[in-house]
Amino acid sequence: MDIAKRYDPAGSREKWYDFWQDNNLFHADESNDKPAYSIVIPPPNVTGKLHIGHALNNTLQDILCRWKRMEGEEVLWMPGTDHAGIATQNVVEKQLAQEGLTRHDLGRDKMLERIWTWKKEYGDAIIHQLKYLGSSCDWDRTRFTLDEGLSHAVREVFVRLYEDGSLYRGNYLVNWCPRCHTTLSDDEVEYTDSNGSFYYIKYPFADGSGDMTIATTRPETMLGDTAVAVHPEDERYQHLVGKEILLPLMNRKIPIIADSYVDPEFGVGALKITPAHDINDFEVGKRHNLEQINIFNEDATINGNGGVYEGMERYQARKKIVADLKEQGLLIKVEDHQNRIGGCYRCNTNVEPYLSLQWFIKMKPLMEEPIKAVRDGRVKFIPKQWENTYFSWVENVRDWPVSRQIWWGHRIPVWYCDDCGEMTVPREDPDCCAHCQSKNIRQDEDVLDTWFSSALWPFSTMGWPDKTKELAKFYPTTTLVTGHDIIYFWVARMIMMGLYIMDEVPFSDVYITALVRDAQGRKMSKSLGNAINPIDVIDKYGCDSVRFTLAIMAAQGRSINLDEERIEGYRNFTNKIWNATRLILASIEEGEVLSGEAPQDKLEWADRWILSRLQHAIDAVRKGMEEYKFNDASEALYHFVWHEYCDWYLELIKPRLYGDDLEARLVVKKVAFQVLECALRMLHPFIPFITEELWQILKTLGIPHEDAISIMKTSYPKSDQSAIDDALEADVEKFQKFIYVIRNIRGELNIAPGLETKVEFKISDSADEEFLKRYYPLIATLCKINQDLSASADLEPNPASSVGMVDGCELRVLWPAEVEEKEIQRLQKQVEQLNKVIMGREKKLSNKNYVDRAPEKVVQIERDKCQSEMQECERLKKQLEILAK
RNA sequence: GGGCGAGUAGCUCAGUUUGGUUAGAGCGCCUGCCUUACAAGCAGGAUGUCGCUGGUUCGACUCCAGUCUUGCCCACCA
Repeated sequence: MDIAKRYDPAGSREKWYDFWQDNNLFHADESNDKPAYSIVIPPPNVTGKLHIGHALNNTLQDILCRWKRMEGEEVLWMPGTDHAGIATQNVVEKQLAQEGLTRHDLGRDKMLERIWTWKKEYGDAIIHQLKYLGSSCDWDRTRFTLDEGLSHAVREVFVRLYEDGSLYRGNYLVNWCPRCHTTLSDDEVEYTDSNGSFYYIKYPFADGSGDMTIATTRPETMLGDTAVAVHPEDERYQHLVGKEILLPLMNRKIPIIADSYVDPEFGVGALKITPAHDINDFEVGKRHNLEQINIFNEDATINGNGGVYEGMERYQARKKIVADLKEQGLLIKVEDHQNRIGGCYRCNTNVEPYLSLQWFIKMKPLMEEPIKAVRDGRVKFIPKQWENTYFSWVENVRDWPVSRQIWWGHRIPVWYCDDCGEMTVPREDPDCCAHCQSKNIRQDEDVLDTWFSSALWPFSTMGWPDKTKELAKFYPTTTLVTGHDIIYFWVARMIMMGLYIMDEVPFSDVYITALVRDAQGRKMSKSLGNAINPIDVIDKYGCDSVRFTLAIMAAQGRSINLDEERIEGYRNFTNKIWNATRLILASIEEGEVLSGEAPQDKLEWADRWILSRLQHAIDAVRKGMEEYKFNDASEALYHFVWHEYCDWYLELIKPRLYGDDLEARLVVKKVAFQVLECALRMLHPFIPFITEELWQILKTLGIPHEDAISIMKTSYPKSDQSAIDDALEADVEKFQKFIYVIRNIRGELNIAPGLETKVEFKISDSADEEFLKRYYPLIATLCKINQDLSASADLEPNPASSVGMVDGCELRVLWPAEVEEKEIQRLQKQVEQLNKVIMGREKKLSNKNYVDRAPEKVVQIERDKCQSEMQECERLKKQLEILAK
C-alpha cells in the first residue's frame, strides 16, 4: 500500500473539516448524561481579521476541547463575536472619512446600517478564519453580542442593577475632542510631549489679609476654580486651610482645602482645583463636595460661566487671562515647562476633559464576592501570578462608567420624561412615562460600554434569562482562555456578573495565554510590518504545523517570540509522522487486514520496549494537559514520536519488517501500527488534520480496535502500567549506549558509512555475555559491523583500535589502515577531558563536609563514577604509551 | 512614580517551584551520507564563567540581598 510521498495539508484540512461538520461532531448535546466541559470563546472584535494571538488562543481552546471530547465528556465550545462598540464604530467612521463624510452626515440609522454591513463582512471572515484553524466550535450556537437574545440579557441585567440601586447617573469627565465633537476612549487619546509654560499666580485671601501663590499650566481654567488645595501635612500652609480665597478675575470666594493628592514637593505645593476640567481635580472635588463649574462650550470656547471671557476660544482666553493677571499684578512669573498633552487620534486637536452626565455601576459592593471567589479557589488563575493583577484591580475598583456617546451598541434602556422629569427603566420599550403617563418621553442617546455585554457572555450565550437546558448543563463553564490584558476589563467583570446574576462563578479555571511577539520580541504590528498573519503561515506550512508550534511554545508565564523557522521545524515533524506511516504501509499487501492485537508471546524485546516507552509518553502528555502545560505535553509527543518511535523502534524492526518470516512480519506490523495509532490519538488535539487523515487510513487496515467514524470519536489513550518494563528499558538504554559509542568512534575515525568494520568485546561478567548474545545482532546491523560476535574475557591488547566503554564493558573498534595519527590525537584529547572531570570529582570527594553531609546515595554515585573514570583514564594512557612505541 | 515578568548556545526558548550526574531542545553552523519512510531526511560533531556583584551552603543556573539591562501593566503629576 502506498500513499503520497508528501503530506498535503491544505487538501487534508478542507476534507476533514467538512467531514467533521457534516457529521455534526462539534455539536454539544445539552440533554445527555455525560459530564459537561464547556468553554466560551473570548469573542473576537468584529473590527478586523484575526491575528496570530487569536490563533494561539483558539488553538489552545481547541486542544482542550478535542482532548475532553476524547475523554468522554460532553463538550460545548461556544463561539461568537463581539460588537466592540467604539473600536468598530471608529473603523467605519474612518472609512466614511475617506469619502469625506461624518457619521452626522448619515444620521444614526444609516450609520448603524453601514456598521452592520461591516459587521457582516468581518464577522463572517472571523468565523471563516476560526474554521481555517481547525476550531471545533459548536457553530450552530454562534452568538453575537448585539443578537436579539443577548440584547435581551443586557436589558434584563441593566434593569435589575437599576432596581437594586447599583446604577446611578452622575457627572464624569470624558475625553472630548472639540473639533470632532465626540468622546474619546482613553486609548484613543495620543499623548505627545509639548513645551508649555508654568504660570505662578497670586491668589488673594478673601479677608484681605494677604495672598498665596499657586502654580498652573492651564491658567484659563481658573474661571472654573472652586478651591485651592494644599497637602494636609504641609507646614507652610496648614494654618491657611479653611480660609477663603477671592478668585481673581471672577471675584468668587473659594475655600482652601487640604488633600493628600497634592504633592508638596512639586511647584509651590499649592494648586487650584477645577473639578470640571481636570480628572484629578474632579476626584478631589468629589471628596470635598466642591461645585463643578463647566466653563467650556462643546467647541471649547468659553461659555456663560466665564464672565467677560465668554465666546473666546480656549487658547485665546488663556492669553487674555494671563495678560489681565499681569496687568493686575497677580502674575508672579512664567517658567518653561515640559508636559504631555493628549490629542485626538484622528485630528490631533488637544483633547479637553469635559464634564458630562454618565451612567455608573457601583462596583465596591458587587466586587466583594468576586474577591472571595478567587481567594477561596472557586476561580483559579493559571499561571497563578496573574491573581495579583486581578486583586490589584478588584481591591481598588472604582465605579464603572457604562455610558458611551456613540451609536454602535446596546442603547441605554432609560427614558426621560419631559413633563415630570422622572426616568423610566423598563424591561419592554415603553410608550409613556411610568410616573406621569406622559407620552413626552425620550430614550437616552447613549449606548452601553462594550464590556457590559461581554461581562454577561458566559450565561447570555446560553439563553439567559430563560432557564435553558444549556445553562443547566454547561453553566458554570470550565475554562476560560484569554490574555492578561483584559483581566480587568473582562475577566473580573464576568466573575462579578456571574456571581451577581447566576450566584455562581462563570468558570473555574482562567488560563492566561502568552503574548505573541515577533522573533526579536517586539510587538507585532502592521506599522512595523512584522505581523505574522495566521492564514499566511497556515497556507505556507499547514494548519497542523502552526498549531503545534504555538502549543509547544506556550510555556506558562512567558511571551512567545515566534520565529517562522520554528513553524518550519514543526512542519517537518508532521512530515515525519506522515513518512513513518508510509514506511509501515509499504509492507502492507493488497487487501491485507491487521485486525486483532499482536499475540504477547510473539513480541520481541523491541516491541515490548516501545510499548513500555509509550506508557511513559502517555503519562507525560496527560500530566502536561492536566496542568495546562501545553509545551510539556507537545514536547513529550514530539520526543516520543520522532526520537523513540522513528529513530529507534522503526530502525529496530526493519530486519523483521523486510524479513522472510511472515508471522514475524505480521506481528511487527501490528505493534508498529498499534503504537502509531495510539500516538495519533494523543496528537489529535494538537494536530487534528494529519492525525485524522492517517487514522482513517489505518482504519481501513483494521488497526484501531475501536469502532468509530472519526479519530475524534475515539478515546484519549490511558497508560497501562503493566506494560512498563523498567529492566528492559535499562537494557535498551545500554544497547543504545553501545551504538552511540561505536558510531561515535566510526565517525571520529571517518569510516565510510557503508564500510563494515570489526568490533571486539571484552566481557568481564556473565551478564554482559547474556546481554550481547541477545542484543548483538541489532547492534551489528545498526552500526554496520561484523555480524559474528567476537567476545571473550581475555582479549589480547590491540593498540591499533579505538576503545569504548559502556557500563564497564570494554569494546574496541579495529582501525582500518591509515587512521592512527588522527586517532592518537583524539585519545589525547579524551584523556585531557577525563582528567578534568576526575579532578573535579576528587576535589568534591576529598571535601569532608561534602562526604559527611551530602546524602550517602549521592556520595556513592560520585565515588563509583570517579572509580570507573580513573580506570578508563589509565587504560587510555597505557594505550597511548604502546602506540607511541 | 507603583506593580509584575524576563536576562541560559549564534538565534528563539525549556529547565529553576523541591539546590546534588558532564545544563537541554528547535533552528543555524561543521563533517560524512541521495543507506529503497522521510535531504522537510540520516549518522556524527563543535558551541554556554546560566546578566553582574555579594551572601547562605559541603555544594547555587536553582535560594537570599543588591545591581545593571529589558519587556509589559497601572498611574501620570498641577
